[in-house]
Amino acid sequence: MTNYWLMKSEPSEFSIQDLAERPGQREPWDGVRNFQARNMLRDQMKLGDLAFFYHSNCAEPGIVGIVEIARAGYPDDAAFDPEDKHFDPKSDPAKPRWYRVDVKLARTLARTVALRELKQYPELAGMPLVQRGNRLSVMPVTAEQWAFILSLVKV
DNA sequence: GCCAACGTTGGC
DNA sequence: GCCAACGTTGGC
Repeated sequence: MTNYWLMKSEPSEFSIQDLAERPGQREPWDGVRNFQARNMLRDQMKLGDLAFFYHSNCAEPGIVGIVEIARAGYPDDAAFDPEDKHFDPKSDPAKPRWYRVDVKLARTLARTVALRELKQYPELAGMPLVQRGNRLSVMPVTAEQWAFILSLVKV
């Protein structure tokens, strides 16, 4: 069965437009350096799962598209490269500390569903995303939340 | 650019 | 193991 997720990215680093420029291609979702998010990438995300692509730290933070998990979790080797900005000397290739998945674009939403809007719906109050101070960059989305958010863009 | 919230680090 | 200092996230 398909699991649903939400994944944050700063568009100045990696945006839905970047993904759309490479149609059909798998792109690594790397640089996640938070243990809770790591555990989900490594253990729970499955090939074929779907995720909302969320733009953070930008003019209009919100959900901008849907990606499909094109490869399940595997070691994030950016952590092994001292030249890489996501280098982590504590990650050992024999026992990797950080993981990533590959994604491919499923669709770009017709409009951005802004965080400001998402916060207004009681149906979404349980999402970590809308809770104060939450910084999780990868989080699960329930089937109900998923369907509800999609219904907003089809109106 | 500001700053609140949070996670991590490291001295003790 | 405690906790202060520090760095990062991310909305605004």
